[in-house]
Amino acid sequence: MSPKYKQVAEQIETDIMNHVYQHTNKLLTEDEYATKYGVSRNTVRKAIEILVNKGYVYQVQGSGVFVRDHYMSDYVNLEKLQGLTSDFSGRKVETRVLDFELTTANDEVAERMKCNVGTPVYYVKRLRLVDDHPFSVEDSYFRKDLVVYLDRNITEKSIYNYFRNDQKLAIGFADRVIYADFLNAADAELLGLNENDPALLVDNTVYLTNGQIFDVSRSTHHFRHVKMLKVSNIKS
Amino acid sequence: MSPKYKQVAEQIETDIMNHVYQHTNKLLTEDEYATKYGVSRNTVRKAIEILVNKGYVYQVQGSGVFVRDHYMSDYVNLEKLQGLTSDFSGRKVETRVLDFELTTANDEVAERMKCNVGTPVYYVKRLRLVDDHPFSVEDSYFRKDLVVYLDRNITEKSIYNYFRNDQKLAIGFADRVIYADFLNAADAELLGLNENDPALLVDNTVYLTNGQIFDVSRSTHHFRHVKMLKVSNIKS
DNA sequence: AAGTGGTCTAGACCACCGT
DNA sequence: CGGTGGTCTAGACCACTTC
Repeated sequence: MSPKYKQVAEQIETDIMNHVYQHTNKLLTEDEYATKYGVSRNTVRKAIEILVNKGYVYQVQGSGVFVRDHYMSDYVNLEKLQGLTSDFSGRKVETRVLDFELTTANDEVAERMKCNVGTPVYYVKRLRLVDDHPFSVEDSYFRKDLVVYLDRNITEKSIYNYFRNDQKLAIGFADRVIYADFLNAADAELLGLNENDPALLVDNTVYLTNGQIFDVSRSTHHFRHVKMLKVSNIKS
Repeated sequence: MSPKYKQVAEQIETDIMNHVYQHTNKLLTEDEYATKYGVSRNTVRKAIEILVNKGYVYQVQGSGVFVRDHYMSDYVNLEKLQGLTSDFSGRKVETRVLDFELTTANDEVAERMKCNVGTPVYYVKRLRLVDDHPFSVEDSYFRKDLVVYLDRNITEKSIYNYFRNDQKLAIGFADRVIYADFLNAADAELLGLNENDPALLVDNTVYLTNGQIFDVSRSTHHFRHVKMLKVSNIKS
């Protein structure tokens, strides 16, 4: 059972997507939502906070909550942790598994995972495509002792849905380091680009709720097809 | 007067920076902070939420709040909107104004600012350096009618502190689009790189609290010296 | 079972926007 | 001035971790 504030957030988000507030661009007041959904005002505020963080609405004290123009659909939204399918819903998202093996952590992986060299890890290399355009090449390592089981079939689909729903893994938080570098020959080939073209790289470190690292990955993105979006408030 | 939850957050942040919790990596409990600072538990929770979003701590239900390893000091933290000085506190941050003029919005700027072509804007081109290394080249436009006044001297320092503190501008939120591309010859020269090297670009759009765009900028970052960090929770 | 964070409520009062 | 979001409180109960 998902908490009330999430349910309310989803309801309001659906309304926004269905252009319910198109005339004025203004949402209902917090009190109105509280009455409508039979919850307290604080619960409504937590729900709206989620939508603010996603970049869907903005709040003006004394005035109301307003829908933002969301030209956002072509970007990877850095607020949403889920992955491509949710960023590009309604578009064709494809995954090709290029390599899958059970191996052990080398120096670099052990360093990134803060584990010992030789720790058993699953290694997965995948090519992601959106609307038939190469999108990114992704090298991932998962700690075998923490994820219990993984196979090639699972990696064809959403690995994270499997971890969350089937393995009941308690995924907590993630760091992403974003930078640019030269594209190497192998990735250039896969992305349909040239060696030494620019590449947009993301080094991802994923933690369980208890702070243990169970997954590190590096994604090399097609510099023409991929842009990332970060929305910020001043309050932070 | 800053709200209580911010003050509490700052206090706890100072404690973290001073290694007060180093032995166990564990913060006090929420109830303990509530007693210590004479506030309600919800206020403590809002304070801790800020620290979570900054990536300083993580929460484990039933267990406590724990300090994260913060190797984060070499990155531009995408959570913090303030700018280089706060990301690289303790390091030498320098700004060289390369160009400053009062002009009017051309097609591209008008499009990005969602204003009419010909709207008066300040244009500023700046080179940023950290520890004497070229860091980024930044092209900014500010709507003259919204920022009232700007001059070259102000742009040498923190433009945003001036807007916030002196002009009392109500800055609300910002979008940043992050991508990679080839470095052009002019920026390569300024950054001490070669033409067609990779570049890490950020297109920034800044809004007042009422939703009006008053600043757009494009930063071209040195791909060897700049990495950006985004920390995420699952809750979003 | 005890400790600790997560959700939720009802209500008070303040700060800001618009008329 | 009334309307609306922003801050804050005190307290209840739940969910999870730890012993």
